[in-house]
Amino acid sequence: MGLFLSTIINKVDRKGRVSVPAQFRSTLAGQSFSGIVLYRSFTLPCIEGCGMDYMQRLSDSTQELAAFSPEHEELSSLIFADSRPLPWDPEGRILVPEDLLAHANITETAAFVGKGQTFQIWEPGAHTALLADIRNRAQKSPPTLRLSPAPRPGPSNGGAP
Amino acid sequence: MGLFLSTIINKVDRKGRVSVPAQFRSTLAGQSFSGIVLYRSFTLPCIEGCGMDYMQRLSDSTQELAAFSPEHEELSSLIFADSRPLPWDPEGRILVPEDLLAHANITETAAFVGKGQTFQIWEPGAHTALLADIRNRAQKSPPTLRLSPAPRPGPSNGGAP
DNA sequence: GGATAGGATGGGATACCATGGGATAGCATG
DNA sequence: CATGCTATCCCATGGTATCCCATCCTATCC
Repeated sequence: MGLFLSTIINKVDRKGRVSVPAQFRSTLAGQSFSGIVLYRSFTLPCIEGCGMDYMQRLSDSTQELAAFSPEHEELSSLIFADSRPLPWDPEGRILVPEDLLAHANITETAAFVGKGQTFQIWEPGAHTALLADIRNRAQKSPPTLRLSPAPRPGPSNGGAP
Repeated sequence: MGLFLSTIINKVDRKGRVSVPAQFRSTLAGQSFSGIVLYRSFTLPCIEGCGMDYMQRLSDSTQELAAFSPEHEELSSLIFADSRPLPWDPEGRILVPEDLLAHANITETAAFVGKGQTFQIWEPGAHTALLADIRNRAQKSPPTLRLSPAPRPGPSNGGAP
């Protein structure tokens, strides 16, 4: 499965339609549902996005964990209640619901921001500001990124040629 | 199998009929029973809903777990006793029994709330209030949603053979 | 530099969905 | 057996989302 990478800014037309970046669409190619799933971020003025398979995984893990964590249960049901499956049209566009646009203060343009397994949709200005802020703080106290070990036992063509 | 996602608010007409959201209907497409199963929530002022297949699964797991968990046994028999299968009409509407509406304080409009494998039906105001509360708490203590690892193509599943 | 393909955008036409109300069939009751 | 009530079907309507087609832009290749 591919990853959502980079930031792409597209227009919101007067009907509320937005083109999902071709790059993102190809990341989701082959999934059962031809479209994306959107829900409002809990903590940020942006829209969270993912594919249906991701939602399915969320559902599966919820089933398992419900017994151990009521909060987890609560939280995931919040997501399910708030998330909209949005199929794209033949041109690769989706119709973004009004309240989602409002939550992220999106009017003219929308920034699709890759987050790896998922992505976010921002009002471009707001996202730029956030990035600048993060970058600023990172400069003062350099962060450390820790990778989990690569699950790569031999045979795959991972060796450097 | 599809998931129940998002929240859709529909009207209850003077005959007590409500349209089951087309989205939910298509989630249930292909099941033997053309309709939904409703029962009163034990803990909340809302109606629990699911497809007939889900009831079947509930029954199956009850058979298996009965020996280990008497509570599960009791709980599911409560559900079965209270459940009503409600077929939808050619337009996709169901006739919701009076006592269910009363239990959820539903009069004019009903909110169909996706919960993944199942869904709930709420009086829209009551549900909004509950969600706001959950969202509030989620905002204060940043939620950590932990997914079970993605079904990664390769050696990952099942540990080291 | 020019041609080309894929992607993004705009707008009109159409099908689908939620809703309302009348007509009809099924059921229980007296 | 008659009567009244309820549930189901059928048709009509308004609004919206979806499709389809045309245009434009940009990155790419020759």
